[in-house]
Amino acid sequence: MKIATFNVNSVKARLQNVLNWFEQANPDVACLQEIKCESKSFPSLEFESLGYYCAVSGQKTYNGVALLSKNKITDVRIGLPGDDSDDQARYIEGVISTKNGAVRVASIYAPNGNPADSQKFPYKLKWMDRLIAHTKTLLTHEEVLVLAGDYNVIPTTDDVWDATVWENDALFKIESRRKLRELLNLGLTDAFRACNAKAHQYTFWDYQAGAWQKDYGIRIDHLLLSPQAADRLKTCVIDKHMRAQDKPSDHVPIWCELQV
DNA sequence: ATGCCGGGCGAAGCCCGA
Repeated sequence: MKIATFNVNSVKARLQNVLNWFEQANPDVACLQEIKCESKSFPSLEFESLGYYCAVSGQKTYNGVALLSKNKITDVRIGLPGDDSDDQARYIEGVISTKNGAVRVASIYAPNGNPADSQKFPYKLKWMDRLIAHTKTLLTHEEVLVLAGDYNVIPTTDDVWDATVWENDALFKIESRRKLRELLNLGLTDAFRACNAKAHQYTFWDYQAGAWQKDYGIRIDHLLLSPQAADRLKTCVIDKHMRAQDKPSDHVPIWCELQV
């Protein structure tokens, strides 16, 4: 089973690009982030015509996540528990049933947190705390679980083109990295790092200042696996070529293959 | 350079992202 995550930076502005990628990559499950539209205006018909069921948590203008699957999606959860006042569409989770068993998959768009001296940074850290708490609950089920998405956290100095440039950025500040470590330390496996030791492999390149041309990237899109999922991990690949296309997202897809 | 690019909104220029 091929499970992918892709921050599309507007599903409407990116529709043809994203549909082309679906046809080429042919994922069984895809997690989308930053769809930037309300659920009712998500282009479900276009994805359904490619053979996908859609579960969507959208909102106007910002954020928005979706879960697409060739198999039916059940037990859909929208939003993380722990703060009823949080109205940002950043989390959707569902169960995909196959002939060989069920997989629980979450599509995650963690807060950016910049500027780091604003209220956005504590919101980011608290949101990560809620993700950690919810993950603890999910792990008690001992399922094949994949938490996929844009975490907006650079794990280590190996995952950024120049750590000194990013040291005070919310994506790399030690508080943010500690939250990601705390999540991983629950027993999750970073699928990409389990398959690839090579440093400086990125999933995001800024639109500005020729970042793509200079390979000034960061690795912030991650597939985190429960032990039951990690045992089935075959490979994990970044679809870097997508960044070189016309009208690209600033993120590229990353996917893993599980023996399911 | 607290910018540079690009999307949403809405019809100019600001907000936001990373």
